[in-house]
Amino acid sequence: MVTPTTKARPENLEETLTTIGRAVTIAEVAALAGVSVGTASKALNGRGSLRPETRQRVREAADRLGFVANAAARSLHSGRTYTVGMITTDSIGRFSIPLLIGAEDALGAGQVSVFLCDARDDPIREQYYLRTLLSRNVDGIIVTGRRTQARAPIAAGLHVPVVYAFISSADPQDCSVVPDEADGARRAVRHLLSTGRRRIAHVTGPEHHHSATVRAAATEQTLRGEGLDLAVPVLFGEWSEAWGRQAAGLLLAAGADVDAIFCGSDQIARGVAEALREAGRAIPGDVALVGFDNWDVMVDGCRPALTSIDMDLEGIGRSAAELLLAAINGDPVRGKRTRPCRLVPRASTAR
Amino acid sequence: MVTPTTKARPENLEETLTTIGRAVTIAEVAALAGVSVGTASKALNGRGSLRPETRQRVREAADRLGFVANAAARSLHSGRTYTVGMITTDSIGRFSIPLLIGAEDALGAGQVSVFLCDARDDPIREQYYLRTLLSRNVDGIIVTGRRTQARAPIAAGLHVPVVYAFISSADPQDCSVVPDEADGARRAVRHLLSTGRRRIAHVTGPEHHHSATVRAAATEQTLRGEGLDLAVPVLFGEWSEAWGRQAAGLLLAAGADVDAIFCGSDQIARGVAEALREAGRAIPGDVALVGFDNWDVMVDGCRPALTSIDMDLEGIGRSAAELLLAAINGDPVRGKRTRPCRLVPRASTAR
DNA sequence: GAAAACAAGGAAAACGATTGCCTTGAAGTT
DNA sequence: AACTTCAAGGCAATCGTTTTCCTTGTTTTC
Repeated sequence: MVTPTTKARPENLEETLTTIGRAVTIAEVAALAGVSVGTASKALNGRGSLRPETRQRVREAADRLGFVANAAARSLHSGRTYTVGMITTDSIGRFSIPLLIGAEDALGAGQVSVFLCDARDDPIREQYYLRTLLSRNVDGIIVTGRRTQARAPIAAGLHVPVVYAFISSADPQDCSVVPDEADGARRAVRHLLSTGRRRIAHVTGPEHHHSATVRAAATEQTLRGEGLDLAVPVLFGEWSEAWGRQAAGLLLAAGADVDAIFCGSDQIARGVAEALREAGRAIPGDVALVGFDNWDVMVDGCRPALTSIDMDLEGIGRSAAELLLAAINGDPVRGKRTRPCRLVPRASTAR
Repeated sequence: MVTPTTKARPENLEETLTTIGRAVTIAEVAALAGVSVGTASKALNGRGSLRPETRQRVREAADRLGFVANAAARSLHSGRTYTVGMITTDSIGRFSIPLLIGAEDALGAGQVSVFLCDARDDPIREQYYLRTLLSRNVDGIIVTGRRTQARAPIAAGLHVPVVYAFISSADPQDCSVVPDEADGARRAVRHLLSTGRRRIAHVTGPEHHHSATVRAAATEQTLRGEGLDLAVPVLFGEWSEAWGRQAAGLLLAAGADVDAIFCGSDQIARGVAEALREAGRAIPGDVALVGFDNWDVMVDGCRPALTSIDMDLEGIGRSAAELLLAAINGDPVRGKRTRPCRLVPRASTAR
């Protein structure tokens, strides 16, 4: 003969104290406090007109039971989920993380959680995730990723606010937050000029990549603004160390008279640095070097430590999240916002 | 005189076709198909007994309206949210990303979405996120991050399944999935031995770091199994290129007779490679080199390309997600699981 | 030809929290 | 004493979906 088992929901409410995470409902809190469900809700949300001691009694009951309101039930009623989706179009890479951290920062403070989706550069996956996010009734969506060009809008006629971060939407009516890459290039060039360099070369990524062309154009324009020209035409290649080494080799072989090289990425710069070292050129003595991205492992691993341009990805993520929150609250902002870059001087451009 | 405005929910259901994302309810689908709400639900979920053409009619109506079931309502009823949380205890770094991708992979196929939370090594933030996840009724939680030692369990008595990935829980009853780092070290050593090396050095990270000591111990043990010993005692330092360069300098200065160096990380290996090159030592001619992590930018940037140990982080993430799904479905697995590493041979150990 | 069996689909009760409306009793007003 | 006023808190509708139990007809069976 077994003793009769108790119900799943213990009569003795104290029992729930020992089980964290078991969904405690507001009905149990109300029962413990000796009030109705509605009253308990009002007490916990500071609404309605209740006696202070009643409010307090409910609060205590909630605390003792470890009550946390069921988000699904709440959102069913309010229509809001306090949830946003973040879709990275290309794989989650080095660029997405700071963006994510920045966004999480801005959203987390407002109690909004983030669904992360990695579309891996696959339009099918992207649409799949979009539907998933919509079915979860996210309050908003942040689209990010790296591309050679502005990307097509993720969908037309969405009734959920969307903000593009780092990458921009091809539709100028969409809200995008991107780094001002021309500004970054200008800062690099001005910095080199201010340290007395005049014969500057520019080694960068592929010509079909938007970032490469924008940075190159701004570089040339800034120099022309000072009555100067690039020491040699822009060297377009890839975003790799190998290309940096190769490009440096080309410059050396051509006997180019250069006292500074501005590179389109830290990886390229690091390749250039190695090749120059091995050719016996001193950095920054003979040639000053500036990179782009301010990627810690690259700028620190480089010898000497690499001066670089920081796009403040975290700031972009934060900014995008703030704009998204504004849109959710009925204050949509349209158009592309650019954010300035920052120069981080290190030994590679010391006087 | 204005014409009377139509209601927000158009009488003419076709209108909704033009507005994606506006929450279409199953009631609207049912109305368009000319059935009751319950019937519509059964039709879409393949339950109940319905005439095939009715089922079809409902499906078409749902398609035309772009109906996607409200996840909150569904989860309210089922008690499941098809959602899991992923908490990275240290910042989202290089290690978390492949883990995340792997986990997302295993979960996404099962239609489960991931809430990503970055606790930034702050216990307060961690508990805050834990509460948030619980209030959202996640079906499970993956805890990840890098630490010098096994970490304390995130909470006791949780009724939500938890799986630790990459990092392990100090409680042996918890479910953890970690790389078999000793296996990785063994593979590295055996590979070096198989290419004829006998005088092997080991340069690695800080001695208080669990990974460093485990790898070092396995290295020595494997050598002893072959009747050999390390050419010089383990060199403990930091996980940086600078330390790699410094350690190589020490070895060279001491005139150590070494024909292979196994490094505790790719960054260390790269530093070692640079220092050896500059000292005129050929890789792999004079000294063979093996790294650890198989981090693309490091192994590719290194000259020559670096042989390395891959911990298969994506596989660990996938594995953790699968174990979590199993636990959610009532099949919990306890204890620590280790997963083998993989050697990726490249030029730095070519014969 | 009447009863039973069955297929098809409708009605309504969940799920948990919020909120507008209503009831109750006590205090204040004339 | 009878009325109004107000504080305090209960009741029930609501959100959108699923699911259980009914109610219909229709078909089979003896």
